[in-house]
Amino acid sequence: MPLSEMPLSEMPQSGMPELPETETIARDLDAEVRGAVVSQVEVQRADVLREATAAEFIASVTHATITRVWRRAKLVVIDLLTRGGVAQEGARNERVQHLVVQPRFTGGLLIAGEPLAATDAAYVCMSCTLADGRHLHYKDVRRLGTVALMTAERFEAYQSALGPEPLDARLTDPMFSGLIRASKQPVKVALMDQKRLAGVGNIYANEALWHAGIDPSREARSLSDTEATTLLLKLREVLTASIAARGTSFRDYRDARGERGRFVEQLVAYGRAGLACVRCERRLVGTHAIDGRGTVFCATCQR
DNA sequence: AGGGGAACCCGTACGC
DNA sequence: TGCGTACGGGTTCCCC
Repeated sequence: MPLSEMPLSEMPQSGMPELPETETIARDLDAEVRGAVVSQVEVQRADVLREATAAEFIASVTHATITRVWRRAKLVVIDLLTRGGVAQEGARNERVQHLVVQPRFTGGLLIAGEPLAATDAAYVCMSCTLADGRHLHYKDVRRLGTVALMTAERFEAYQSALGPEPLDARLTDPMFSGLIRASKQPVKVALMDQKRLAGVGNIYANEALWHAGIDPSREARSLSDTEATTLLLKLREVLTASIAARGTSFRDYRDARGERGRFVEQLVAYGRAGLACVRCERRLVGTHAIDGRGTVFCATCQR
């Protein structure tokens, strides 16, 4: 099977795409479609669109060039060079726009060289036909995911309201300590606050707190500088390892080399309530009391 | 201001 | 067996 016929990303089996999964999707997509030209756009399910009507969306994206696909937070960002409205006196009037894809739970981007199987086709919300005949589809079973079309200015305003990237070297230990300790929320909630720090969701918050030996329910402002520094270090290790493993547990997921997201094998907390802590062998505690979400931690070695 | 709660959506699990 | 209903999940928006 040619690479172009393989799905690049599928739905997560549990949890949603967080930073490592979104990074994997964006890297794969960038390698496949950077430089491609969109020849036709179809909107099958307009309710996933944001910030533009279907007509505006089609008018802007048709004939656009995909210049880059990358990740910010849990978003796949598709940079477009579009024909911007009416050209003046024959002058070039190209402008940068962004397709901002938020897969949430069941959203996914697929590249396909052939018509989709009926089971996939039923859930396609938006399709771009590329000039070489391939299709870039956004598929979403539950349709809580979104596809927004933003001008460069709008995107800048939107993304600048998000917190820093945890893997960005410009985020220093003192900066992280300051932003996490400014919150009186439980530290797990503060870690997942996208305005404070971008890209961390339930899976990696649970994992990082276990590795750092910090009780998820503690007030974030109660952390010492040293604990905050340890937390950032462990968070970075977990995210980096997961990206290397191409993310956590995608159902039916296969990358271009036919491999699955393998980080599920390295999970020590998430999904392991009631099982033995791999550090102290006591039973891990599962609770929904902190933020209404599933939290798993070791009451013995997380303090 | 910042925090709480509803809305968004539908497959899955569960009750009768 | 079949139908109905509750639930989950992150983000946004509204309200207090």
